[in-house]
Amino acid sequence: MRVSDIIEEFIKELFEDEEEVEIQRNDLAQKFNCVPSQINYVIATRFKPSQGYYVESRRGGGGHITIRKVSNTKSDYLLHIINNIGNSLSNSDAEILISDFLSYNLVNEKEAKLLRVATSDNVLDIPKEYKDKLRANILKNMLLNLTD
Amino acid sequence: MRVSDIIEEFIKELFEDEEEVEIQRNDLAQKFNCVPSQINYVIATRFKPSQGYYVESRRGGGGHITIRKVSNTKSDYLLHIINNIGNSLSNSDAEILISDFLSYNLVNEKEAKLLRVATSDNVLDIPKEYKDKLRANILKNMLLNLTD
DNA sequence: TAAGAAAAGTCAAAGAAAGTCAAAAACAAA
DNA sequence: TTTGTTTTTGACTTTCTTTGACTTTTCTTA
Repeated sequence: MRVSDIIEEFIKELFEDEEEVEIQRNDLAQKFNCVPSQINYVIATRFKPSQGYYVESRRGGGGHITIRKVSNTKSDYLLHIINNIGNSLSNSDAEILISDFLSYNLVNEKEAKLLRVATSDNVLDIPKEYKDKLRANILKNMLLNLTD
Repeated sequence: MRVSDIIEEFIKELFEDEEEVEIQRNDLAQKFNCVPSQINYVIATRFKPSQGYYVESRRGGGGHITIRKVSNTKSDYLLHIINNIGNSLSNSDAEILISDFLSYNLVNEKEAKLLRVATSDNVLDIPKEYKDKLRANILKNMLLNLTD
């Protein structure tokens, strides 16, 4: 069995009843006798939004990596959407999606507004080759965080 | 947990209902077993104007540091923050801001989460020369939509 | 009023994490 | 066996925190 799989499994066990898990990259690497960047690899490949995980981290002294599991109690639908967004999304497609959410009552007005703002073409003021990819990423991650 | 975080928390507790707090650098440093200049570090990173605080101090015998919270009404506070964000914002500054909003009840848990996600370094997966500028833009625009 | 003591301020170096990226290795499929 | 994909590795980078030596300002007191 690959080291990456073992690490993946280990992290998943940490979730037990927790829905949030905090690890330290160097500690884990040491524990599994691998280079620290392998932890990044595991996270990048096994704890993606499309797998229902949300990751944040902090460098420097006392730094750490936090992985949150999205409870899928509420919405399989949302997860389904997330899985179908792919890695690029146009402004108008995003708008359509968001108004669908609203009409299905998956989000309230205010949340919908926030989604719209954070994915809007005007706000995403970066070169267009990055836009649609970024928009997809933002929307997926935000949705992930609405599912509970 | 980092010493800096503990000190930050301690100072924030001092605010209770007060809108102004006075500390003595050396005393605090002693209390938390750190060098005095760490207090400056905490203040510089966690009590900036852009975070809604205003700091004055006095050296010499009986010297002290006064931290004032510039909070009026909720939407004034938000507007103040928005105006002070500037056009570039680091991930950690954003996080600090957002947790402040939460603790002042300017946003609820869910909204805070959305703000955090939409501004997080991991989600903003674009070349770093665009990141901080984009983050500032996203956050300001989202906040603008929370002011009513 | 001058000297010394009692604060706070500054700044850069060292330390402690995590992140990136591409090369090498291992594995799988054709 | 060749080709493509996934995993492993490591050198280098970036971010954040801690520390300490030195400076500046203000107060006290002889």
